[in-house]
Amino acid sequence: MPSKTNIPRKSIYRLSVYSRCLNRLLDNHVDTVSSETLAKAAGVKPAQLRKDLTYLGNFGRRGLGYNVAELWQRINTMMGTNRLLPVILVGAGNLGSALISYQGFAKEGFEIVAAFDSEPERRRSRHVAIPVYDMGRLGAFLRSNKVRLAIITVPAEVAQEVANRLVNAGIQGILNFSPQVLQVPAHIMVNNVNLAIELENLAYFIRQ
Amino acid sequence: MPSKTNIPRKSIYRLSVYSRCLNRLLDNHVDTVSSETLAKAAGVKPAQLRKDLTYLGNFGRRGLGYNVAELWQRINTMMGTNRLLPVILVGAGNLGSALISYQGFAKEGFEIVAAFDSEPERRRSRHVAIPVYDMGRLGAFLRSNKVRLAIITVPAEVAQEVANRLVNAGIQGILNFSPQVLQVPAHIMVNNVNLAIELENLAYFIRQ
DNA sequence: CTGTGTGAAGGCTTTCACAGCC
DNA sequence: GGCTGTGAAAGCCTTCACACAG
Repeated sequence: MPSKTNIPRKSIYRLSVYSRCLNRLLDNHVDTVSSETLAKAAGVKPAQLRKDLTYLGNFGRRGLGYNVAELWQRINTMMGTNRLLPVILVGAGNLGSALISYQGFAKEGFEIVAAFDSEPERRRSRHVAIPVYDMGRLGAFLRSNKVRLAIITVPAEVAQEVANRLVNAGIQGILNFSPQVLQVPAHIMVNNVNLAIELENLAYFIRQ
Repeated sequence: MPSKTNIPRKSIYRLSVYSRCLNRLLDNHVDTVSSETLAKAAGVKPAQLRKDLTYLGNFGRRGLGYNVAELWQRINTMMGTNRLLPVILVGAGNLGSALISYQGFAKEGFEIVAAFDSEPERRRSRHVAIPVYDMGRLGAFLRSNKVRLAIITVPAEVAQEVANRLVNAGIQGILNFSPQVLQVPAHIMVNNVNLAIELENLAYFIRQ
C-alpha cells in the first residue's frame, strides 16, 4: 500500500514533524540549521534525521548544516502539502463538532468542507460553521465534490457501516476516531486515533 | 523506559485492541475464539496475535482456541485496566471541552477529575461537568490528589511551559494533543496525538 | 575543525512453517 | 483434523562510526 517511492512509513511521519519545526525556525528568521539542533527540536537523534533527509536528496552543506527555507520547501513538495485539501467529517457529536472548529486543521492545509450526521438538526452545544447534512446525502455530495479524505467520529456501533458507505462513495483515506477496528479493502488507507488506548498505554508504562 | 517485563511496546498497544474485541465477543456470549477469528477482528495476522498472547502465558487449547473470558481477564490484569484511573486535563478550549465530555474515557477506565485553564471562567460553548480551575491551582491540586496522568490540549505556543509545570507537579504520563514536540525528562512518558499529521500522512499515501 | 552522507551493524517486529497437543 | 506455541528466517528501522566535503 505504501506505493510511491520507498520512503519508510515512519520517515514520512517524521518529515511532517520536521516541517513543523522548520516553521518555527522560519518565524524566527533562522536560515541555517544543523542536524543536531533540528533533531533535538523534533525529538529524534541526529543520525536519524540525516538519514530521513537523504530520501529527499543531498543538499546539506558539510561543516554548515541545512538551509532552512530550502529544506522546508523540499519536505513540503514531496509531502504534497502545498495545496489546501478538502476533508469531510461524519458524526457531528461532541468530538466531531470540536474537530470542525479545531483551528489546527486550517493552519496545516486541511479544510473540513462538510459534515454528515444521522441527525443533522440535533441541538449542538457548539455552533458549527459548516453545513451538516443528513447521512443520506453523502453519496450525492461526493459525486459532485472531489473529496478523498474522511474523518469518522461516530459511535463504535455504527463505525463499520459508515466506513462501508464512505468506501462505496469513493473515499480513499479515513481518519478513524471510533474505538472500532475497521475492515476495508486493501487499497483504502485507515489511520486510527484511539484516545482510550493512548491513555491505557501511558498508564501501563508509568506503573513503576 | 519500557521497564516492566519485556513485552514489546507494540504488543502492548495491540493487547488493548484485543481487549476491546473481546468485549464484543463477551457481549455476544461467545465463549471460545480462535486466533484466526480474533486476529481478523483486530486487524492483525493470526501468528502475530498468538505471539502477542504468549507474553501472557500459554492457555490456548490446541485444536480449540482461547476461552474468551479467561483471555479478557488475563489481558486486563496485565494491563492494569481494572481500576478507574484519574486524569487531569489542561486547556479547556474547543478540543479540551469535547474530551471532557467524551464518553469513551469513562467507558474505558479513565476519569477526567479536573481541568485547568488560564481563563477558567471564559465562556464555553459547551457545559462542562467537572471543575475548571485556574492554572495557578495546578500544584496545590496535585499535591492533595494523587493523579499521574495529564492530557494537554493547549495551543502549541504554551505547550512546553505547561508540560514543565506538569512535570514539576509530579505528573508522570502526558497525552499531548498540541502540535509541539515536548522536551521532558527521560522518566516522563509522552504520547503524541497530532491530528494534522495523521491527515497529512493519509494524504501522502492516497496520492496514486 | 565542523557537520553531512552513508555503508555496516545492531536491534526490534513480523511472518513463516511446522512440531506438538487436543 | 484443527489450532496453538514457537524457533528460525526475514524484513524493517535505528544507530554507529567514519570517510569526506566545506
